Amino acid sequence: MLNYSRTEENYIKAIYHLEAGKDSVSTNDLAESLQTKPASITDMLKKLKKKKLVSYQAYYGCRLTLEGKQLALMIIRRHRLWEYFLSQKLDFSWDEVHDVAEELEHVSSEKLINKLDAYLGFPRFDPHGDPIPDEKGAIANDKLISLNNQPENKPCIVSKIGNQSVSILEMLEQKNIAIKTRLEIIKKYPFDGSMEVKVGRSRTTILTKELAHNIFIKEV
Amino acid sequence: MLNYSRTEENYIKAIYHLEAGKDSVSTNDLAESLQTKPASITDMLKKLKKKKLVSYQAYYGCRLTLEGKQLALMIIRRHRLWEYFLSQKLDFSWDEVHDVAEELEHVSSEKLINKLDAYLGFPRFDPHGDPIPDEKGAIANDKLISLNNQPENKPCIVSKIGNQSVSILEMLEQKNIAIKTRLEIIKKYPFDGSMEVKVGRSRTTILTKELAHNIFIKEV
DNA sequence: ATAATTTTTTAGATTTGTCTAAATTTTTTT
DNA sequence: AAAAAAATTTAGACAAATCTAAAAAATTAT
Repeated sequence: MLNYSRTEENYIKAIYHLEAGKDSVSTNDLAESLQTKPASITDMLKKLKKKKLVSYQAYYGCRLTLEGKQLALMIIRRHRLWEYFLSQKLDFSWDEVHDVAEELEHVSSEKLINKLDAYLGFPRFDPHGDPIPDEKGAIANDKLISLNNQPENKPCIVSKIGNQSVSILEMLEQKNIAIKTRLEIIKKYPFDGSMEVKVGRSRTTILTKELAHNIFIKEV
Repeated sequence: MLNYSRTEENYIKAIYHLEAGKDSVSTNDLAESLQTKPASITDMLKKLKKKKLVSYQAYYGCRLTLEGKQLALMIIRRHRLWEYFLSQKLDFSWDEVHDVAEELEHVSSEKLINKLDAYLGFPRFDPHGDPIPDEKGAIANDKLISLNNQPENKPCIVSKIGNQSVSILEMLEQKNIAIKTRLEIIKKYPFDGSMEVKVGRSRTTILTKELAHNIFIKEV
C-alpha cells in the first residue's frame, strides 16, 4: 500500500461512505460531502483514476476499485481505532472523538496502527458501535446498538462485546453477562449514565455507562 | 495560539533547535536542516515574519519571537509526549519512535495533548532523556543521562525520575531507589537489556531496561 | 582596499488542490 | 422530441510551498 496525500485519503473515504447502497457516486454528492466545488471533484477523480483507486467515466460518476476499497478500509480502521483510544483511554466523550480522529487517521504508519490495535485489545467496534476493520481490512457488516441506547423496560439479548480486553471480560463474567444473555434495563440514572439492569430472569446489577457502551444488543 | 501549517511548524521547530547557543540562525543552516534550498527558506522566513513568529532581516538570519518560541515549545511538547507514548505504551523501541512522532506532533488539538499528558502520568522526560515542556511551555533545562547509558562499575547518583506514575514510584520505593540514591551497575545483560545494580552500599537488585530508562543519573 | 568567494535574495517557473465562469452533456418537463 | 433545468466538465486563474538560475550583498583572502 503506497502513500497518499491527506486530500486523496479524504476523497477515498468519502466515496466509500457514499457508495454504500448506490452503484455509483455522483460528482455533486461528493462535492456536498467534501464541502468543495464540483469542478474540484472532477479534477481529483481524474487523478485518482490515474492512480487506479477509482473507476471513473465522465458524466457517470465513480466507484472505488478493489485497491481503493482496501485503502478506504485502512483509513476507516485508523479512524475508528483512534476513536476507541480517545474514548477508552483518554476519557473523551463519544461526541468529542470524531474531529480529533479525523486528524489522527492520516498518520499512516502501519506499525503504529497494528500496535495500537493490540494495545487496545483488538476492539471490534468503535465508540459509536461501528465495526473496526482488522489488519487485512475484514469488517463486520452490521452496526451494533449499544446497551446505552436501549430504553427502560425493553428486554434485549447480548449479541457482541465491543472489546476483548481481559478487564472487561472478567467484569462481565462476574456479572454473569455473556453473549445471548437476556438483559432488561430497569432504571437509567442520567446523572452519571449508569443503569440498573436485570440479568436473565432474576438477578439485577448496576452497569456504568462505560461498561454498557461495550455491550451491544439485539432487541427481542 | 492560532493554527499553523505543518510546514510552518517544521520551520519553527528547526529554528528553535538551531538557535540554541547562537544568537541568530542562518538561511543556509536552515536549508541544510530542512533538506530544502536556501531560496525556499527566504520565502518562508518572510511569511513567518509577517505572522510575527520570527524576527528576520535580509542577509542577517532570523530568531524566534516570544510567540514563535512558545509555539516551538508546544510542538516539542507534542513530539516528546508522543515519543513517550509510543515507547511506554505501544512498546516501540527508542530508535523507532522519532519518525512516527514527527507525524503525530502536527495534530494540534490542545485537549488531546493535555489529556495524553495526564494519561501518561505527566512524564517530564522523553525516551531519549530530553525534557518535555509542560502545558505552559516550561521546560527543564538539562538533558538527562538515563541509567541505561551508564557503563558497568561506575557509581552514580539518581537525579530525576522520568515519570510520575504510581506504578513506577511504587516499584522504585520497593527497591529502595529514590532521588540521591547511589547506584552502581554490576552487570548488564545485553539479551534483554536488564542489569544487576548495587543500591546504596550493600543491597543489589535487577532492573529491566524499561525501568532503568526512567532512572536518570549524574555521575559521581 | 580590491578581488574572489560564499551566502543570501530575487525573479520566474512548477506542483497540488482549489476556485469561478463558461461550455457541454444528461435529465426532466412539457 | 424539443425546450428547460440540472449536473458535469473544461479552461484559465490562484495560493502555498517549492525549485532553478541569475543578481546582489556580505565575508574572506590577498
